[in-house]
Amino acid sequence: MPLGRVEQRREGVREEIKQAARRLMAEHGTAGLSLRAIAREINMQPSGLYHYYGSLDELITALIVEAFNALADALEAARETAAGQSSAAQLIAVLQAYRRWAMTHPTDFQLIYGNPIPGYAAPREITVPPVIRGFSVIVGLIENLLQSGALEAVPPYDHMPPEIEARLQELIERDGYPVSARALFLGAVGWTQLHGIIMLEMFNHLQPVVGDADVFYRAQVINLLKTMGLKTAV
Amino acid sequence: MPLGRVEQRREGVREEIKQAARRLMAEHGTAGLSLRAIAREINMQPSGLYHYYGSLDELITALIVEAFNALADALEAARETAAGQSSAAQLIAVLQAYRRWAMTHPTDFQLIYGNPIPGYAAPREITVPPVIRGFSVIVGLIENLLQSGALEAVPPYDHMPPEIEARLQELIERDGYPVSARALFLGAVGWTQLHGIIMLEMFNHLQPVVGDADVFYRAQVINLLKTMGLKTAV
DNA sequence: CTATAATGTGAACAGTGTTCAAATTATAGA
DNA sequence: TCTATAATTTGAACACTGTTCACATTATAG
Repeated sequence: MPLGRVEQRREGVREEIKQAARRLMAEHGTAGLSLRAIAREINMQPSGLYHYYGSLDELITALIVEAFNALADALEAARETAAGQSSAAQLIAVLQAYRRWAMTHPTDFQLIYGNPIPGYAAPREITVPPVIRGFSVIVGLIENLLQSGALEAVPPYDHMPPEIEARLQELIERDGYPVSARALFLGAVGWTQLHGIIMLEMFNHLQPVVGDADVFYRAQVINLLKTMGLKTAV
Repeated sequence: MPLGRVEQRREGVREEIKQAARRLMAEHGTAGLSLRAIAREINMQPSGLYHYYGSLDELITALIVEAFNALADALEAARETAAGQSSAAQLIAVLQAYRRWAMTHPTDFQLIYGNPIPGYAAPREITVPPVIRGFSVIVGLIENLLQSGALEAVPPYDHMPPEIEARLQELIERDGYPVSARALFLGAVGWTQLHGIIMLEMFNHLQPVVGDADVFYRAQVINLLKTMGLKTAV
């Protein structure tokens, strides 16, 4: 059903608020996210915002959901751009896009994966679905590689802990993911490995050690696929 | 040179302030770190604290340095406890201790590796040394494994990017680390991999996927060592 | 044209970090 | 022990923060 005039206008103001919030964050970091600053930005009294968001936390949650989806969009776009190439090349492109998005949208990434706002904890039931969406892009490509035989079972990733496998099977059945437990497992392994690099790079802990974080990341993406059993030279 | 009475007393108050800060953080998270709350806790006017720390940021920096050293202590303690066992067993114990410390000291860990305080960015020249200290424990054990031949060169970790190797060599010569570039590289690889798991677990992003994060972490520690070329069954 | 709902205002409250002059306390020297 | 000096502590003030509330304004629908 289409939105009426009032809902449309309301949605427009909500959008204006979010855009002002993103502008402030981009300029002053996640610290710049202040309800009063947003109100100033759009020439409104702070109290007026409460007609659109019940609290600052609610606004932050909205920003987080949008950021998650933007990240998922970036991953999907990377896959599409490399659509003509092999699944392995697509996966590499997607994993590169993951880091690239994080580095070009540091405040959004911190909003998502850090705990940048004091006293705020994102509600899981809201954040988990968009997490899964981005994760699915990676897992889907891994599933392709498994089915095409490009990714063969080699130690140590030819096995996974029984508890984890049971859990993943449960997840697949409950939410109807069109992938195998093995693909999910390898996805989780890759996701956590690369996430660590990005997190450490973002807060400047990695550079003092390895110097060029970009080179390190690229190398680890390749090493990751090799250890998982990717045969074709990349 | 021993501290005079006045310096001793001064240091005592500084310690009292830090302890109050830690107490508040443990109770209310990193958000609870408020200068005024600390002042209330120790029955002092907020302005009085400025005689001991130039600002809240300075206090936070002191807490971060202590946390880094506490983490390094925990890693060293884990190595000592496993001193009788093989270097591989010691390394596993240390890597387990890394996660254990993070989970038992979540606020300290977030203080270190997150960006939990709005507008605050830890000065690198102060934070890097204690980072290196903890890192050295891991790298030292890897060096032992390399020298004893327990860790043999297998693909893909028998090579590292030339840029990274050059940088690590430079680091070794400048700071006089008694380890090889290869040990440093493998250390960085392991560190980033496991750090990602811990970060995602800490903010509850991993559990919805793999369920039991403890089992996942243990498995990944083993897989890490295996992919790096550890021969002995663990 | 009017009743009603939505929207925006402005003041207030309790909290935050920080600065500053003044008052207090403790130390060191004669 | 008394005093001059330094260290410490106080309390008020300033500019912020999120949030609530009664009130005024505006727009919508009947």
